[in-house]
Amino acid sequence: MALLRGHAGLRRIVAAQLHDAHELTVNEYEALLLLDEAPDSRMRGVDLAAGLQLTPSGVTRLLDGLRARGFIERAHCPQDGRVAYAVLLDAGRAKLRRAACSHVAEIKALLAERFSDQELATLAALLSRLPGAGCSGEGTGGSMHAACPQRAADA
Amino acid sequence: MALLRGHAGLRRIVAAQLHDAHELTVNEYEALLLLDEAPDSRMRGVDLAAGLQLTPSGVTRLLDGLRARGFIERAHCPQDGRVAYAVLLDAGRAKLRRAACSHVAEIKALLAERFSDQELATLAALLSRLPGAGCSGEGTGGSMHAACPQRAADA
DNA sequence: GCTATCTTGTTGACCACTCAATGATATCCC
DNA sequence: GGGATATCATTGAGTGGTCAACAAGATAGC
Repeated sequence: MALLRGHAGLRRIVAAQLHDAHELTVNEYEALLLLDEAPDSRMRGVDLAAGLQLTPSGVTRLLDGLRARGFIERAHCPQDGRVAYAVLLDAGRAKLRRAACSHVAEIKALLAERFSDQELATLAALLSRLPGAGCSGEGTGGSMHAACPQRAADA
Repeated sequence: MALLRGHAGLRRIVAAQLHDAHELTVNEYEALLLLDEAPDSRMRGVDLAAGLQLTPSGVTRLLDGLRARGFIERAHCPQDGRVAYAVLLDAGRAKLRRAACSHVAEIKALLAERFSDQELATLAALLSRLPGAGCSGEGTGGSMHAACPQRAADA
């Protein structure tokens, strides 16, 4: 029951740290992460929306911001005129590398001061059963978000 | 790690249900809940802010909305001209009763379909260690948010 | 080939919240 | 008493997201 409230505080702290230190939203950070893991460092907006649990319009605005700051660029798909790829640029990758370092450290510190390793494992196992908990760790490889190699709906 | 993402989905679902069925925000719901549990059904804005993990301005706006709909009223504190109590009205209490029913059922259903009772207990025990996880269940009584009997800082 | 339907992305209006600044009142200390 | 400081609430501006409506392209049925 106190799940909602408890987590809100954690998210707030992490968001504040990420924002102050790197001028990034949590969703912006995770978007960069998803793009970095995706083949060709590019994803369709709709897949990004699924991965981030965001509405399409939310993705549009998020990508607007990332593009304005030079972290990504937009690319049209030659086979499908509707899709607009988001492509991770070098600047974006560099930003991600820098942010990931302190971001991961911050979270680890926050959790380590409250839980033992075993408790953390238990927690992770349980929480991964929640809806939309695609394991977005730091080095997975992106196994489940249909990362659009070249027009996935072509067959 | 996937903690953040996993929880976001849950919160979204609950928020949507609460909004569609009762025209209430999660924070509005919890504000009514806190007021209902508080002595005299009234709280100071600052205590509400602490309980809801919200900024003072957020509380002001939230209370504006609740007052406009007749769920609460504002009352001045005779001993301290700065504080503006939020007082739960009958309409607000009725709203809370109605919403609590389906809200609690919804959450229970969501969790029950994914976790066993024991897992839930484990989860709750762990998560209650997170910052700001004051156990805001359904019948606690409000033990820790300094519910302002009559001007708490008077002594 | 043409129309109907589905997908993808964008836009406008809005919402809940934040931060920074402000006003008003209380408290402390001399 | 009177000034410095702290506390409580509100306001204005800005942000990150939603929903509803829409435009444009892809697909399917016939």
